Amino acid sequence: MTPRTDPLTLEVVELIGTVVARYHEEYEHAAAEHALTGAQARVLGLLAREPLPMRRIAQRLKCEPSNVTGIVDRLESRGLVERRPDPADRRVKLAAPTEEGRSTAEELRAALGFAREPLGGLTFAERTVLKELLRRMLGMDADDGAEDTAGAAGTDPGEGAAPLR
Amino acid sequence: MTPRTDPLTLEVVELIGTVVARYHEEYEHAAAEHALTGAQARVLGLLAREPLPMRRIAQRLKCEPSNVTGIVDRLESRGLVERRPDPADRRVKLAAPTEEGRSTAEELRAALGFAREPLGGLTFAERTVLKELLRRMLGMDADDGAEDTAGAAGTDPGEGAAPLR
DNA sequence: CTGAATATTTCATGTTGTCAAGCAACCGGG
DNA sequence: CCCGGTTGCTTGACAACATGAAATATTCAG
Repeated sequence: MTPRTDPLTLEVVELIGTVVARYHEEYEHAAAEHALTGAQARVLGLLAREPLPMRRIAQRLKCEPSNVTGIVDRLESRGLVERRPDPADRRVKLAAPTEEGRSTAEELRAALGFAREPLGGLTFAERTVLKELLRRMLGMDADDGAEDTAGAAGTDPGEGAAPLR
Repeated sequence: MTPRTDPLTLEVVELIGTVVARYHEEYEHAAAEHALTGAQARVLGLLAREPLPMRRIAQRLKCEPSNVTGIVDRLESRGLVERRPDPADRRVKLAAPTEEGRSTAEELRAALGFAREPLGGLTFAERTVLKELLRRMLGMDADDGAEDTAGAAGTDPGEGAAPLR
């Protein structure tokens, strides 16, 4: 059923591997610019959206909670994050970004040029197609609506939407 | 200039992040099945294609050579890899998979279902489109990818299939 | 109240990563 | 030939990340 040896499929798989590698590089580099490790940047990014209990962070990172303790410790010792008690459950500690942590997270997000940068080379229609293909690859079946084109790759100008680069 | 706020672009960026996360999960899981870490699996995968000097491995992994020493040490102690002298240069040690290492690498490659599995849901035409979009995203403008070994531009070939990290 | 389950931390241990220092081997002049 | 500079690999010290087991505090169900 699955075309394992299909050269086209293999090439796509290879390309995805390259995308993954590139993504990592960018991520680590952006983190390093702020003297953060990849893991620290990831946690800070999570908390910037919303404060979280330690165990939730562990779930997001897919690691043991005991690991998160250390990562948050380091962020806290730099004043980027603080632990607060959860009023609803005294066992729980909520990790939340400080003001400095929030701005660092924002700069970090902004620096994450990958995929935004090269995406500029694609037209609006192409980006739409890419979005759909990725969604299907990930098993998110196209449901959310706002569906128009799909399929029309060649028809150039997405102009109005976002020219860029 | 860059449409940072363009919702379509942001969604694609988000999707790519998800793809990266999924890829990692699959990779680590497949490695763990063989009691290997991600880094070990990556190195073994590299060597399965072709024995390499330590420094080349470091370049592919984008890390310091001293790090590679440890990783290869662990692979060697499990009998998956061996160090051989390079007849052309006695400073160099070539890391090469043993027979067992080769078969482990093969099983590992076969287990890497991600992106092949879900790609089955895409038609041939869709996969072709996806391939092209990814290539352009990566800045490989539509020439063929047949550059492989052949020490391309002197110092930093970097290209190819170096997944992760 | 008692006992099971949950949330976090601490400790021991192993892997990955960096950097600096060291050794062996190659190389290009003199 | 020898000599200094460079290259390839390893070693050592150290930090971060990751797991697992045990300890503590709190919640919750009976």
